[in-house]
Amino acid sequence: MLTLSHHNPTACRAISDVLARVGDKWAVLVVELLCNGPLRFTELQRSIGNISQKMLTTTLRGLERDGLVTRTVYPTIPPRVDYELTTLGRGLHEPVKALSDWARANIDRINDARRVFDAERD
Amino acid sequence: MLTLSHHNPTACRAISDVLARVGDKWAVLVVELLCNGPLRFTELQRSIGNISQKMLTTTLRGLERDGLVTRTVYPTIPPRVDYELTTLGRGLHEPVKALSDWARANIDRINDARRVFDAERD
DNA sequence: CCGAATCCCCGCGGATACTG
DNA sequence: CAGTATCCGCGGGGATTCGG
Repeated sequence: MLTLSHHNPTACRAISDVLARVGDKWAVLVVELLCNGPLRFTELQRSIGNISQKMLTTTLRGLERDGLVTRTVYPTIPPRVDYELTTLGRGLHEPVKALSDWARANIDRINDARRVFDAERD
Repeated sequence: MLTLSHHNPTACRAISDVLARVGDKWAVLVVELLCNGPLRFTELQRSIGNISQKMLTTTLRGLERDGLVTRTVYPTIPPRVDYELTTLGRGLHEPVKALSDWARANIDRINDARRVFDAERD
């Protein structure tokens, strides 16, 4: 079994985990949104637009579990819950931005390649 | 609907596509392997270890479609097919490496956070 | 307002068998 | 060797309902 870090199995699985998280569309959107400061559940949901409550909850739990996001409950009525990026979460944003910058810079080439490929495939 | 690039819907979807590709475990492994030069189908399959033919084919087709990998068929008997990273593919490797470097550097913190979270959750 | 719980569907991905 | 074709199980994720 090949590994990402010079054949270290444990590190490999760990890195795959992080990459999978970045590959998760919703998780990236949430991190991006929280960059400008904390938001509450409903604000996140409205901002994203078409995410189900279930998926937003699942995404936030995952980010919280990995120590990327903090969850703060205010025992008011009605209840209020704020989500905020941790230092770790803000650190993750940097390489993610590098990747999305690369995507923006090369998306035309990728789309061209797709058109050519699809055209040749009759 | 929120978008990643200052509310440009088209670019947003495109970036999500690229992130999804990076989130694809097999795709990243293949790109990593092809960094050292071209490989044929069976070499890739043996190197990765436990990937099915179906998934390797699907992964390679996807990478080829996006212009990240070239597919070269030698009409010999038995047939031989080489896969090689394009310039675009090699370019992708750089931000991906930045991300995996971040993962390696912070995996301990993430694992600690997970243990704490799982412990508190009885 | 912020979820947890339940039902349900569809597509990913493995296993297997067959071609050029 | 390098695929394609087919069947199939399981889990991701939407819709809906209920609780604190």
